Amino acid sequence: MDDVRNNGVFDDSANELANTTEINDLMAVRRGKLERLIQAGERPYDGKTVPTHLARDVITQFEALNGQTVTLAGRLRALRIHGGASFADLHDSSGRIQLFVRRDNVGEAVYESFKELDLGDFIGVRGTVFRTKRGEISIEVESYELLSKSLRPLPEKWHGLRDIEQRYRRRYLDLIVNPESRKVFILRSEIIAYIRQALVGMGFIEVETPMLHPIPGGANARPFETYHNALDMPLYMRIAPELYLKRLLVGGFDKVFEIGKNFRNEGISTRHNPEYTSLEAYQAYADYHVMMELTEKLISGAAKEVLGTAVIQYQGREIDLTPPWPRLSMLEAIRRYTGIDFEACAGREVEVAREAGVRLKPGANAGQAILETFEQRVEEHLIQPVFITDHPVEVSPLAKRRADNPRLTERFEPYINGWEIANGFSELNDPIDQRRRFEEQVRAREAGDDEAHFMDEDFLEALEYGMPPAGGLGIGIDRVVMLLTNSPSIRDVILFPHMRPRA
RNA sequence: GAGCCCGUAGCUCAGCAGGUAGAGCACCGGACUUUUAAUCCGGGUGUCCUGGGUUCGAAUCCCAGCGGGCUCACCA
Repeated sequence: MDDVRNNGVFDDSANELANTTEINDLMAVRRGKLERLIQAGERPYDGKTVPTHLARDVITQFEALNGQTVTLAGRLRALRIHGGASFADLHDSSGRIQLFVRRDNVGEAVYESFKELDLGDFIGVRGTVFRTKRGEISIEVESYELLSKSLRPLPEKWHGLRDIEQRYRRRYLDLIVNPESRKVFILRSEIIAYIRQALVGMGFIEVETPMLHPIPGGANARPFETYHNALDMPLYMRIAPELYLKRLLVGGFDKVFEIGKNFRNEGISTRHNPEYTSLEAYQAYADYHVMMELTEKLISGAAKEVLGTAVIQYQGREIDLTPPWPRLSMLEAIRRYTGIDFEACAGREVEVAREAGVRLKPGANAGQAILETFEQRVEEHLIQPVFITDHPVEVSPLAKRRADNPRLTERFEPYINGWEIANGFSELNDPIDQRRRFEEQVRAREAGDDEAHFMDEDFLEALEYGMPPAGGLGIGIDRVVMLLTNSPSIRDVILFPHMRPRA
């Protein structure tokens, strides 16, 4: 395989690219260098250097390494060529280190070839750690090896890659030249790692449930449809893992969680991507109060873990994530921000909402009127963390009813910066009531609500075997990452956000 | 899906009262043996997003399309 690859594919691929890609002068120069290297017997993609140190090691352990021989590998990002002694910047995953190459040390031939390198080439270098006259810790190169020839010029080092479209489409370039973008994804990784470790530390087990669902469930959303050929049946990309995780409660796992993608066939915006990452966690013998505590603990804990503080800055706004977060019922929140008292006008909710100018779908019920009023009039005010609780039962088909008011549920949604960050409730474990709720959803669907839930007999059957009382929680991980990384768009925290294909 | 804005060199951006397309970095040639956005001398490398239209003449004005951003709608 390797032999086949090395015996002439360079020519083929060069021809291919020449035929299929527009080659500008800058690329032609690099291709010319590549050709000359190959003619000279070099193998520009076969370097074998294995680094002994990272750039950061050399800086942080300078006292110990001074005068020692080290081997590093990375991408060449700057070249300052002088007469007989040149400098270069080598970047690896840990950072930058300066190289110093002197003709008298490496010899005429090596020196000349070094000067022929292009910015973007991957090289391995062996040399001695020292400090320059100007005080910069550097590597005095004894030998170097080309590891991978770069055929395209990188974006400019000083301004980076500003074009938002290019940053998303060619994320690798964004990561190379924009350190702040790189930082966002490192933080994202740390946030998710923290959440995972925290849950495991609390005795949760991590599980994986299907992404392909015969019946999409667990949320109000339009699914992506697909098809399984061998089974000859339609399948849906999951809109939520909820119903499978609850089957695991039935199965005797008391604390489970899943971190993974959900897919929703809906609009794209600065806060919505068709596929996004959620955490869902379920705990038996717990209720929504317990899950609220878990929520504020995980989010504030993540902030403290990765930022060192629970007080964050988001787009010029200070947000204090320190628990406990206030609890505020949805009806009370509406009363506070709009003056509308739905409890005082029970039975006339739809009418009252419409009179207040709230946009409602035709055929909306009381619960939808209340929810719409909240979303259209209250949400935007909820900047500091707050748990909105006690949602109407009509819009919470999987949540347990309040014992003291069966029209409301033991549900919560934390809001931060006006965004719904999570959603949780005491899980409905009464199979009779669950069946009624599904039937209600089916009626809504038949009446034209294409986001209403489907009847899920398989899930009901599981509930009929008995599901322990449990609290459930879903957190929109991307939005948490946006908040903690001060990112204005969800696309800034997703490595490859969805884009239309290039024309 | 609607409204507003954007699309010029590899990158970052000027140019838009219509008159031969510019700068910085990058790149190419030369000088330079401790520079660091190295410096100095010389060189502009382009499908001005695409397609029509107006005009003697369009990067510039008009129309349509494509792609992107923001706001709104739906949603998390």
